[in-house]
Amino acid sequence: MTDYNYSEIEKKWRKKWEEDKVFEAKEQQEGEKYYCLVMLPYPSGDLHMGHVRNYGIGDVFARFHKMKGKNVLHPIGWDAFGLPAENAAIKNKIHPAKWTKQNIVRMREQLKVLGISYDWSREFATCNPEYYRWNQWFFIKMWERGLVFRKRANVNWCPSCNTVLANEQVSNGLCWRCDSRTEHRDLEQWFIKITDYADELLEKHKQLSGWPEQVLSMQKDWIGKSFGAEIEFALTGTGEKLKIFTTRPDTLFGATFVVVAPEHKIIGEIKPRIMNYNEVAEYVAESGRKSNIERASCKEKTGIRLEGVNAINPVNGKEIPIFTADYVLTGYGTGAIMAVPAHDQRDWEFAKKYNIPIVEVIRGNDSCGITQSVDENAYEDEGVLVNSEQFNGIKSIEAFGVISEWIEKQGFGKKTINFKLKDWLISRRRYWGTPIPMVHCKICGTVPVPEKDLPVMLPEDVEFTGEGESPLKSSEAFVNVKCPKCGMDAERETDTMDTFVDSSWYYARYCDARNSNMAFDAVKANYWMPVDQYVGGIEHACMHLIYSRFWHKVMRDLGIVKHDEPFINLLTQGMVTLGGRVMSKSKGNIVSPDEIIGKYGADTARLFVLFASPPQKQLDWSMEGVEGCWRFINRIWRLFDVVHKKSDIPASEKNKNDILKIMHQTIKKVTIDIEKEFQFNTAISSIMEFVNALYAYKYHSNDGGASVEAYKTVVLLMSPFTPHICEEIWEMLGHRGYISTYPWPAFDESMMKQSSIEIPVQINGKLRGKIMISTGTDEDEIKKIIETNEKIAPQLKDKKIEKFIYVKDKIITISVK
RNA sequence: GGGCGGAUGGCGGAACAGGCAGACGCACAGGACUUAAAAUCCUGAGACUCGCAAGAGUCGUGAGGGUUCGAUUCCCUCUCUGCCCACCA
Repeated sequence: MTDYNYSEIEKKWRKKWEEDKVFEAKEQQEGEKYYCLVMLPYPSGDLHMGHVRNYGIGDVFARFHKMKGKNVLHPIGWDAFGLPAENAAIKNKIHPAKWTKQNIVRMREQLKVLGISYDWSREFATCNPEYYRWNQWFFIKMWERGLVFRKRANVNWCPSCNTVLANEQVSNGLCWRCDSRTEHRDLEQWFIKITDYADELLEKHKQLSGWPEQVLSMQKDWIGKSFGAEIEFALTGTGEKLKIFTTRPDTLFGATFVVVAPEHKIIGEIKPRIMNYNEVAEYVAESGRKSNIERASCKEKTGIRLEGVNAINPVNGKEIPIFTADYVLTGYGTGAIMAVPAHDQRDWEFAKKYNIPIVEVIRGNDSCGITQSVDENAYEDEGVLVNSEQFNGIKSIEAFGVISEWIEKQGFGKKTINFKLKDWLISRRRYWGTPIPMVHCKICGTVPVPEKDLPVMLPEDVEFTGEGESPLKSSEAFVNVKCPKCGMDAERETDTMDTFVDSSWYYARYCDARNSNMAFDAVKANYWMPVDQYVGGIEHACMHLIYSRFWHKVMRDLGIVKHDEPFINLLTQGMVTLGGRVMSKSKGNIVSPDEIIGKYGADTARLFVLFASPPQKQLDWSMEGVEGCWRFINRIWRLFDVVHKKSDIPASEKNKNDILKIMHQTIKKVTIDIEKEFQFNTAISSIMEFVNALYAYKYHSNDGGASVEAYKTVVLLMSPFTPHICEEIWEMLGHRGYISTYPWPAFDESMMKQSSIEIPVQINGKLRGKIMISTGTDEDEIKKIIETNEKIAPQLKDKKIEKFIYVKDKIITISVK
């Protein structure tokens, strides 16, 4: 037999798969549909190990289900818009389109070398007008439905990327991409009203039982639904109303001051009556200069009283001071709170600092039954109302409802629900994105581009300086248009869309990727959708995975998809690290897939990333581990000779049956591990055990083909992991068709039954011996065996047996005295 | 501060509706093959103690308690650690 020439074998089978269109998906095919989706890559330039892992995992699902007889859709494409292309343009004077295209060409080659079972006929890049025109179309549809709006807003601005960032793109006050400190700016921005779907996004978590708990909980946090009340406090003097939001209406009688965010408009409105306005204005300006991170990281809360104006607590008519402080956020609730220092730690600290009275209104006990005082700290738990007039004695948990309703009846407030989720800021002052299809007309206002004029093409004649205004402003031909409504001179919108728009519906486009008349055909989309298995990184838990769930619901409401949720099952794979640290260019610890594939072949590279760690966990790269996988693949290769070698020693019935038994056990284990457990590492180790058993089984001259049958099974079981070599061996075994389309082996429980087994015997909890028994032996029989067992019996001599526990075919436990 | 995970040999990791801890792989050691090495095939191995040896015993899943005939698995307390969210009223 020849040596294992991975390079030739892999090339050969990739070519054949492509020529015979083995993985092209068709709607009319038989079998239940199975849509396997991997998060589409950003064409950054090079494939990295994270990609190999992500796509290797996806390929196991796709190939396994194909062999299981499902009609599989396994597409790939490119998330091709984005900042790096534009940064490259600025830095290297290369057009973003060209840079992106080059990268796609290179990465496509790298990806193809991995032999993933993609349907390449559906490939697309989101930067092509054939794709992004539908972004524009969706945008207009949302505009028509009132889901798109424009407002002046205080936005996150990254001075380094020179662009606006969504809230989700700022982490700890730093830009998600370049880690620069972000600032605040007031700009006219486009938003999508994702908040209209906040409730449903939370509610429909119920349908996502196939998602990791962790992701659901992160999303729940992100959406941040909380119940409370809005209450109006009148101001002294003119009696204006200040609306506050609280989640603790039960503590209303304990409100001893009111705090408004520094950005709150009331400050401007009552300016003439604020006696210390200059100082207040200074505080407001100072807060504005601070980033969110600085505000949040302040150990001690700061604020300033608005002298000369007080608020009136509507329940008791008491006048209480008004402060502005930057621990109150302008973007949440109403941007104003009633402060209850006795029962909120932040308010408590603030009250102590500024010498404001602390009034206890909830009295509760701790776990030891000791009544909690509010002298040392705020008491934030449940209790019974005190100092609350007619509500005294009511449990705080009930008072929430009682007081809310009373407030409503009295007409100075109402129950409300608040979300942390904010509307999605989608405009970017950048070039390399989808142009927002809007025209600003002096007469007609903001007018959408008519559908027939889509796509609004990105202009070519744009300079990339990386500074100042939106790059699209520099193209006169782009900017100057006629108003679609009145025909007069007008200006085009020059902002482009956030690239998360692109990835919010790409999965639906794959269902009908070449359609030039619509985003996709609803019938085709409804055939393939929803995605049966989605695979990607956990870092997308809150951004991409919320946006696309939202987008899908909008598409449903537009009547073009029928399901509520786009992704039924989600697998979030762990990171690939080296020495425990994330592989990155800046740290210089990259292991290139090219290098590994060149040295060992794609099958080895794939096997390693699947074997070294369970898919969800972090995977630490190890060259030695790769060697081990390489050895195992070679071992499978050589097994061909081993099982075909003639031997003079006849196979015994027992040996033969043992091999068949292990074979069926292995099929079962691998099937369950892939299908239900997502544990590819243990699936592979059980195949290794099977292979080891076959090596140990040397008597096969007359075993009726059992060893060859077993070998065939090894290859079938390995084929989702290492498809190239398996196709080659499959051919060597005399098969004509592809192993990739051959039915997955079935297992037979009756073949696994063992006639006799060895079970442990414990005495007083310690292992004292083992006995061979026939399966299904009953307890009386077992006792007899124990009594005569030369090893166990002496240990029981002269002892009183207190308990005799026999778990059938598992264990014997005896407790003695 | 809040939420969710995790902690098992020299290493990656198995085993949990409570039932032989350490599967499989790596690294390591020994043997076979070879002039030799590599490769390959086979064998061994948690730690400690006793024994020339076959073997015997004790301890062992982050720490300490508990439930149980029996706990890596369940409960309580604690330590460390990862990720996510973080002044959300």
